[in-house]
Amino acid sequence: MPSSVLNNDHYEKDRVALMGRHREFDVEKVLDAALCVFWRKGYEGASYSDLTEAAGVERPALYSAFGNKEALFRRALDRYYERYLDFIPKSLELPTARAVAAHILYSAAELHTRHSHHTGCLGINGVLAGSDEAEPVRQALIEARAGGEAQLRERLERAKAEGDLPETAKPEALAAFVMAVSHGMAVQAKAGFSRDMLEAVAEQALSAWPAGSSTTSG
Amino acid sequence: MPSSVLNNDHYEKDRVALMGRHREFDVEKVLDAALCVFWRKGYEGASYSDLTEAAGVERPALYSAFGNKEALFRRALDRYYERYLDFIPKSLELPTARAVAAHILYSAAELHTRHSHHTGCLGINGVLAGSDEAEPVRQALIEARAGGEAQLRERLERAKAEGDLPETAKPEALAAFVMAVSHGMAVQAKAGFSRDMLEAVAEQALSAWPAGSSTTSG
DNA sequence: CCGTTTCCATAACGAGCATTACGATAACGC
DNA sequence: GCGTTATCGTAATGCTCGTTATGGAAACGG
Repeated sequence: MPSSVLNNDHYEKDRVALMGRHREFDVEKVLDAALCVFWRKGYEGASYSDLTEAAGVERPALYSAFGNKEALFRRALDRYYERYLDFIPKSLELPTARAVAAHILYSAAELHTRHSHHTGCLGINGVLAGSDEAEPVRQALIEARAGGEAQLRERLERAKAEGDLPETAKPEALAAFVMAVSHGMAVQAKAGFSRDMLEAVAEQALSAWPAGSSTTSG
Repeated sequence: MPSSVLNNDHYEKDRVALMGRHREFDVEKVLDAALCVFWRKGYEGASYSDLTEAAGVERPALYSAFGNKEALFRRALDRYYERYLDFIPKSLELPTARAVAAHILYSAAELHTRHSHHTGCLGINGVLAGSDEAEPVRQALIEARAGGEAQLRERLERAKAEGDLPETAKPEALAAFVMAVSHGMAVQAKAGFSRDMLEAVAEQALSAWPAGSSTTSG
């Protein structure tokens, strides 16, 4: 849920200008290009030259449209959650906790290997480590990550209340576990793992899923 | 197994000089300081100023002792595997596959939260993403990571042959799963997770461990 | 005690970084 | 069509990066 931590100062510039010369490039397409560069190289690893080259737009155009590098990254991160990590909120609507976990893990396996030129997860690649100047960005990624995990935990608490998970189940630990496996797969995808291999990891992770009172096993 | 991919050009300089002025700093201590900086900031996130400040040594001294930043990082990575990731080869000597996996996961949970100022795993933090110039370092980390996983896979293949894992077990997938959970915990440690939380993740990961023919459950 | 060798510290190197003046250009309201 | 306004491309800003040239200081061999 990164939008809550975003600096919105430059969002207003997306409106169509009523006067003066019109913007000649498509902001959405530029954002997509930036997203790919950040996905591949992380926040600090992506230079403005990388970004302008990928976007096909000169440097001042990017600044006028998004503010600065950090704001551009936050826009890209928002877009990433909306357009690529949308399987998380969708999965939460599935009927059983196990189905939720399975959908998250298999979707992650697919996403992390979908594009050969930017594997893994933008949120993980972004800034696990970096210079001190990138600390605000790192915090934004941490908060976004925590938001997704919190949603999953709440869903699993509901499942426990519904008898879909046993009384002994610990929703917080289960949610952390699912996210840990997902993050681990993101790292492995960066190391070149195939989708099949990641799906085998997901399968193993699911093989221990606790059964609810009304669940039929098999 | 990073030593196989290391550039050894500067190792020889560690010998005590027989002539000329003696080195005034302790190479081991400088290496430890560099290791901590890289652990915290990653490869590209750590600047030479960071390194010299942490080591208490001037820039040319680091260059004369280690060559350049990449060589220094590789030395630090070697040291990391020797002094911090030694629980992996040690765990492989445990009697059962489950004990191996448990030891790896709980050791990882401890290591990733041991130092509050550099959490997670140096191998993961190092360079998941970064500029193109860091590609050789990224490859070195990928190879080192793969080496550890390969060792675990071989150990699990042995366990399968010994009946310690069922015939249906897939050692490659199991090894990837254990490493994925470990990597995921490293990411979560970077996000501020406590050791207790990571141990809960490890426990969940182990709850599905396949039983061998001679294993008594419970 | 001199010559050689090696290390130390200061300070500089060129390159790349994120960011921005600047003047020209284009689209609107009136 | 003229003034206003916003974007355009070019080129420069100051800063930090990794790396190294330079000269003095220290430890050895003979």
